Amino acid sequence: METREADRLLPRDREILRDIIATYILSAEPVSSRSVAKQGRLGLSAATIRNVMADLEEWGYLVQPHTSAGRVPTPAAYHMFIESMMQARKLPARERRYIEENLASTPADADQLIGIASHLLSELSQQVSIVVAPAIGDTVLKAVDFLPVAERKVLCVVVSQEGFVDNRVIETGEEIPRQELTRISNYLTENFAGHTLREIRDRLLRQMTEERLQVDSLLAQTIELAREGLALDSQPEVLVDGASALLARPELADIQRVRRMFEAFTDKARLVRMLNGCIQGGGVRVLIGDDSDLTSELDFSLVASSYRVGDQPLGTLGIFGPSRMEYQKIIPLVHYLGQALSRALSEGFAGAPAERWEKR
Amino acid sequence: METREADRLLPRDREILRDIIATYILSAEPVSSRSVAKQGRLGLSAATIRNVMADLEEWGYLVQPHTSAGRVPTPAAYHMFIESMMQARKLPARERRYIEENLASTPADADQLIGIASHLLSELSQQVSIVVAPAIGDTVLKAVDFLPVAERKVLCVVVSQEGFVDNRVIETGEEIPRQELTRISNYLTENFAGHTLREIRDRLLRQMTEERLQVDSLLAQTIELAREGLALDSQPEVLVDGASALLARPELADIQRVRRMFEAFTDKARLVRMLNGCIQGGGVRVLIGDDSDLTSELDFSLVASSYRVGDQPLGTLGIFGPSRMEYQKIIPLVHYLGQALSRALSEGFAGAPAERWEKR
DNA sequence: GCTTAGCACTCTCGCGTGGAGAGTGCCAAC
DNA sequence: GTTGGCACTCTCCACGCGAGAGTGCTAAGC
Repeated sequence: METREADRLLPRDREILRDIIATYILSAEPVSSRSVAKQGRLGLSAATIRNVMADLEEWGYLVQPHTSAGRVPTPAAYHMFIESMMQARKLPARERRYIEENLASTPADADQLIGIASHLLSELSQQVSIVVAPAIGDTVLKAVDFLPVAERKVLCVVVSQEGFVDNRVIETGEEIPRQELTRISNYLTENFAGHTLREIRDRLLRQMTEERLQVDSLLAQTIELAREGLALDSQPEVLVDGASALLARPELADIQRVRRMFEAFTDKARLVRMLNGCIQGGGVRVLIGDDSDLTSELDFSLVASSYRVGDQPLGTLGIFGPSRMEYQKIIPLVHYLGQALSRALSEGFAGAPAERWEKR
Repeated sequence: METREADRLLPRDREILRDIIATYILSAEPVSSRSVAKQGRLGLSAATIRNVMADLEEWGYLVQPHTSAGRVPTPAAYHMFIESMMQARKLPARERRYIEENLASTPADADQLIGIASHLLSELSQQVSIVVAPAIGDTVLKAVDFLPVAERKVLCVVVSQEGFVDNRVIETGEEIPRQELTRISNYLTENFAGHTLREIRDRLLRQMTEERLQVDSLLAQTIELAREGLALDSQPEVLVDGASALLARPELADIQRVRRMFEAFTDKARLVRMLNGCIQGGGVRVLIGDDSDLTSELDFSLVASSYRVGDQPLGTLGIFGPSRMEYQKIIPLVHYLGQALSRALSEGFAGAPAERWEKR
């Protein structure tokens, strides 16, 4: 079974393959030569189509579940379909408007925004949506605040340029009076706003070693609080939405599969790995079948894109569903929502973004 | 079919019913007279047991899926089992320790604590856990802080006595300088800490109308910010965990049921209604079968308890699963976790709780 | 009078069978 | 190169049958 390149296929073969895939996507059932012929788009008889289908099977684009069943597209067929056989429809104006309206229902913080995006994605696609929130280290600091909540416990609130808010409670060695906390908050905000938390942490570490000997107590406290308060969480948050809609699909008639799917969703780390592995460049990426362990295991596909503020990619968002999904709709949807979310985050708390350090 | 009161049953009948329920809980299969006889606990023959079983069926404690199948307990039987036939085992020391260790891994904020509790519940029970977070109006204010994040946008951070942290971005009519925000934060914290947000809101509303005419601009701003920042969200948050473990159970071999279950989980409002309806008194409550639409629809049960700080109930937590669950284990688990969570929240940010207003 | 052994009866479940239907592959004719 | 025809294959479903499980009833025993 050697797969032929797309340009090796005759135009007629391509047309037939296209029809088969389109039909299968809608019906979820093996496509017969007769049903393709009956569509009448090509004016060919079932017998001719059968011949072509036999070729397409030999070349690796179709498989038969069993002799005397129709044929089903392989991942290779889907790939070709997406690359060169389908014209991506523009997202209908109604859906765009719906998305814009929902994302614009600010003033919300960015976490809410991400939740809304996730929900929109699953609602409009009727599939499972997955959204990975930004790793906190990649966000750009807007403001820090420390707030005493109990004896020797301080709540640290970090607000990012993009609108993410992160709270954490830290324990301090000694009681720090409220006034001093305010001074520290101001100092950090003034000196570090406009930089990513990762940069800030690196810079603080450097300062600490350089100035180890001549630090006064206030600066020491500042560094200590900042180090704990701005610590980078390892695990980014992952939102999964719309799983129940998926249960209606015929490919999930088998409980065992449903179960594996849910177990996969529980393993957030794996999801993150899969999505991040998928996204490097700018556009929408599609993973089908054996491209990844998770999709091949379930015969599922992943359509994913990143969202970003400026040139900084923050996180990824995508749709996970049976391989036979309506790529013509899903791809534009993911694309549009990626851009819309990027835009919403850029506008979010914006004001002009503070200029950044010169690179060194 | 008139149900007999528990005390109308002969001791022997009760023993047999008890055995049947216990067996069914473990096996998930209709229990035959023979299998009860074979346990030999009562020294009776299968025929005798059969006679008793026929009576128990007549009284509404058992049903047959079909003639010539064994018998299955009804909700009435479970109720009786729980009330007077089962001795609730004390939760094993290992599990207690496990719970304590996990809840003690502070300093975390209370939201994290609730998440941990939810996870513990599902992990230890291998069932679905449901935890309803406190309605924000019921929490007691510890501190408020306002923090400018963009032009005319202010982040309001509310910290409750129990350790819940709530952020929301509010839009202000005019730009408010940072210094003034700090003054307002301090004023509100000093004057209102120790009261529930609901009380505070009511008091502010009263003040607003009383003093409408003589407010200076700072006070007006304060009231405005507080009103928005301390607004009571209508929908409390609901955490659902452990659904995938449930998929392994034989009662969910049918996809349609799984689907209905997941749809039920998505309808948070309904869950909240069910749980809150269930909890008024202090202890653990059990809902079986037709006690509620949701449990009867799926033939499921709910074991729930409330958690509280002092005398104030904050939220509920519970386990949702097939009616044939191991109540001997589940009930002590829910009970213990309710208390443990209450304790953890009380200790959380504590310090001595501020004394409260005299009631009026 | 309660208990029990025995037995007939009922219902499910698993299995094999067989026919209908769908779809293919191939061949011969156009 | 295309097409109609036909034999062949495979699934699916309905049916029937026998095995097994469990009951209800009856008659005998303690």
